[in-house]
Amino acid sequence: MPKLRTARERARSELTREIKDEARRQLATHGAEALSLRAVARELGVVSSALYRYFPSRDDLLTALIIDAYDAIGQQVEDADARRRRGDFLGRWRACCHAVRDWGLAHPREYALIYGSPIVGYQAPRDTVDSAARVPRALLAVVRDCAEAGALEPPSGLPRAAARQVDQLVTTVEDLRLRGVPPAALGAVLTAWTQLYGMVSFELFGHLEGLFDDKRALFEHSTGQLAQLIGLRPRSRRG
Amino acid sequence: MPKLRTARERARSELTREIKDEARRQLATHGAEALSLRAVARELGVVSSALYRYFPSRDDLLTALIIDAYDAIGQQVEDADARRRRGDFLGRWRACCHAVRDWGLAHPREYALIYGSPIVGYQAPRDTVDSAARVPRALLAVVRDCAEAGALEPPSGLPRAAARQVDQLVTTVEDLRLRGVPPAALGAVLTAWTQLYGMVSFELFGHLEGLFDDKRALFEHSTGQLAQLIGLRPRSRRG
DNA sequence: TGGCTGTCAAGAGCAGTGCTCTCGATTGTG
DNA sequence: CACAATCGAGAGCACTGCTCTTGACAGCCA
Repeated sequence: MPKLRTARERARSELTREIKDEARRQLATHGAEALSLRAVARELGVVSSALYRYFPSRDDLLTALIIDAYDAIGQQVEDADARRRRGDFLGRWRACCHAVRDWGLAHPREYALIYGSPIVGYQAPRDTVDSAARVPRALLAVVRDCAEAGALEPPSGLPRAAARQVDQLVTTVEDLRLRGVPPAALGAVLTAWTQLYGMVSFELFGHLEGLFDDKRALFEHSTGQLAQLIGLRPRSRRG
Repeated sequence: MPKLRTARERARSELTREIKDEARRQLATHGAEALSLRAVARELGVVSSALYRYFPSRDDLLTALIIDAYDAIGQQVEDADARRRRGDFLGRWRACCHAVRDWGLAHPREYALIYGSPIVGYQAPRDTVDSAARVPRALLAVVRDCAEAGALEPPSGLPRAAARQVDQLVTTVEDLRLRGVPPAALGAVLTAWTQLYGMVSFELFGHLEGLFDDKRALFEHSTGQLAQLIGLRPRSRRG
């Protein structure tokens, strides 16, 4: 990756970043569907057609924001994981779960952009999948480390039809360079990730409105149950 | 509810329905954000400003579609439930879960409208909550019937902080005229409903793309696990 | 240094949008 | 019958994404 050389290249990458920053600001305040290229250009003191030099269409700008959002939440989860002692599997698991929720609460529009209704004419480019996989990969890494330390007590086996589907997952996970997770635990992690997504989305999308006042306490309880489901035991070794 | 009397009232309610039908058609094919009042009017052979006699704004039309969607999926779940023998609690539970998924697969855009990203400037009117509650209420009814038949083996107690939140739920559920569900089971139903939502949304929103080929088998397995979590036992009595 | 080429922002313009307002025509009611 | 309410049509406003052309500038080769 060469340094930025010419003044042109430098200006280009800088303006690209500024466009994304302003777009992200508008996304955060007005929502994705209200994101207007003209408004972004106006705010940047530039004419709207100029933006098309940097992003071929509004969808491409949104795609860039989507990738950034996936990377942001992925980074937050990875950081929360890394702050824990490597052998504290239960603590790492809880930290990852809370990182997902906390990021969602802090960036609800961006969360909705990546985990809410898919955009209609929009087919996720290959670029997004790597970034999108960071959160589930972080969750899997905790379980793999736990399994490698011999502290995992995976749930009992699956019925045949479900087991075949999980087997299919195994090959994908191996692509993620995350061998070492027992297949039975893999199914449990899938359940847990689904549950985690469901809880945060329910809360952020307003489906729990007026039902609870301390949603964090409920979330905290659920993360513990999920750890139990997967078979993460609080026992820890030196990391 | 008086019969439609004058020709004007009759024409009004008919055109209102036609507008919603055409809007729903466009919603299904082009998605919510592409729903255009002008396009609806064009298709109905009427000028766009005429629609404002029936719906004050685009958001109001969308609200009507949201309520209809909540009622449609609620009705589908209630019907699936009613087709089972009253004492077949496990069968009723599975039927309800599959009804949610099947309706979502058949109406992905409408599903996204009610369960996906919330619309930005949009505050759900009170009218929607009754319709939105039909699905969870149907799930709860199965559990209540099971409990009343003495066939429920609810999970063990919750930690204090979580229990207090579930207690808060109890009053809401009593408003739904669904007394008789043990609080511990209530928490489990909340978890199950969240998980159900997470699974269907993951699938419909494309987050499982390329990971499984038989998503139904996995779903089937999960619904059984959820029934187990709640404490629904296959034992049945005459209904 | 001179000139060519590719890149840039600006501006006009097109087709579309939600929404408002006015204006006749039609309908229901006192 | 006459008045009032309601209706659809149409023009118009401000906005959108996007395209095309134009003229200015920077980078590169001779």
